[in-house]
Amino acid sequence: MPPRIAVSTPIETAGRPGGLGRLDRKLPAADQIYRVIRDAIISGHFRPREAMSENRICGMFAVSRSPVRIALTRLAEDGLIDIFPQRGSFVAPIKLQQVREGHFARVALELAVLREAADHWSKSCADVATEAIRRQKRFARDGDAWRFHTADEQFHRSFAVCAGLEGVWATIQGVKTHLDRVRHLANPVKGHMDKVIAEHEAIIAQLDDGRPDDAVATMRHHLDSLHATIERLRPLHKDYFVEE
Amino acid sequence: MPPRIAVSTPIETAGRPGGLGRLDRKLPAADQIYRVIRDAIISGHFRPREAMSENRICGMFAVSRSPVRIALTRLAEDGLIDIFPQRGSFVAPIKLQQVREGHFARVALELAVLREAADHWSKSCADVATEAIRRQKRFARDGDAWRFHTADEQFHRSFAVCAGLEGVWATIQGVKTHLDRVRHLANPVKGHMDKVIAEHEAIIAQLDDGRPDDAVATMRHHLDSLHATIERLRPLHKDYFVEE
DNA sequence: AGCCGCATCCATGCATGCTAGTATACAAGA
DNA sequence: TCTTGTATACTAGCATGCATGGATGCGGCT
Repeated sequence: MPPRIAVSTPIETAGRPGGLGRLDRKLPAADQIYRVIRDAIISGHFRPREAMSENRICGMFAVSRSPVRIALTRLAEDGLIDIFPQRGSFVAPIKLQQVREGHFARVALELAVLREAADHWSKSCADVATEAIRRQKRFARDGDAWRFHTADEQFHRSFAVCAGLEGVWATIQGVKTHLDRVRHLANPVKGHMDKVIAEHEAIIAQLDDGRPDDAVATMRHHLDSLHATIERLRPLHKDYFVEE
Repeated sequence: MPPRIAVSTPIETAGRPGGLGRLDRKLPAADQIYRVIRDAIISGHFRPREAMSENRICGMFAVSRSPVRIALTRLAEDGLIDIFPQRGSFVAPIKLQQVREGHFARVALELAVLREAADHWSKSCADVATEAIRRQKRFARDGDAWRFHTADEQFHRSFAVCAGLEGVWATIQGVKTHLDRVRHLANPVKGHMDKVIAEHEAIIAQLDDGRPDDAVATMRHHLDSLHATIERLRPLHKDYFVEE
């Protein structure tokens, strides 16, 4: 019997938040609350500086404050919630310094992982990544930004899995949290989605061709261009950001 | 007034655990408990598979279960505690896969940070790092392995600070947690400490000389040799490890 | 009008009681 | 002897009550 594991990993559940849904009373409530709120903040359903008092969340899920406190503490650790003792808890504004550092760490980790994956590249690796791209195409057609995002994560994650470094993916997901928050401020722009898909396909093609250095270069460009998109977006939502 | 921040960062408090000490009742108990137990597990004061039930910890600190639960949940997220619902919580065995992946991520991040630090290198950066080395020499003389470890962290952290990427240091510290656990299984070997110090000094000298590529190469060697030490240690404590 | 003090509300932090599920020891029966 | 049923002790998860302290609004005072 494995220990109960406190995942911060996948999503896909709850689709677009809005239900914030009932909980599965067979599973620990704290974990479920943590993931649902995390997704809701990243996706923009809860906006920066919005009050997230314990009692409010209790009402959302019809539970007591105990599991809510656990979830809030973890969210504070992730930098998604600011807890002011005796005053309240609020969705954290997006800290530009965290975005910058998250981008830095993400690039360092993803490029290293990709290099490693290239050494283990195989058809099954390619299949997993290609399937993710297929899903991205579908969700891009549907204009479903959230599912597009989950498929994007599946694509990037596939390299870690291929390299036998799935745990590193959890780290990557942690550091890119704040990037994702900014990204979701953008309305789904179909052209942007298509560009992402094209770059993904290029990376796979280069790996299939046995040109790992090219794949790494493309990936670097891919990640940097996302960051550029972010910088372009920022002035449109000034009140959501703080310098540090 | 800043939000209460859930640090997992520095240590230095509590010296070698043993006191597990009184808590500062002015600060949140959960954070203090988290840090003390975290250090105690990493330093080997609590051994793998040791029972860490909530009530036991309550007794250690003379607090109720509420803050203890918060701390335990966070430790479980770090992979330091395994929680088995309705059965108990135990110090996690060292998972070799996590050690491997932690090493991988650490190297990727530290080398990237070092490259960045080299671009911002200045006398004040060198001073901070040199001061850390000075402390390492003192603690090596005293055979104080724990403080030597904290000074080691100060040294590596100084590059992140110099590069303006202090947040990345928190990530690095997170991924190297499991490496540190293994390292502390070794009895303090003076020769090993001296080797670490020599490599640290070499890195600083290479940065001072404006040879960043050499510094990065030395750092890579430095980190890899630590990992080799770990591999050598492992068979001596077989019962502390699990494959995954 | 402007300022100060107090009462009140509301927030988080902590303590505690209750529930449900697991491991274990032991006794009864085959 | 071995198996099985049961009572018990202990666990974590959850609900709830109390303590503490900041924020706010109002009334009285200057």
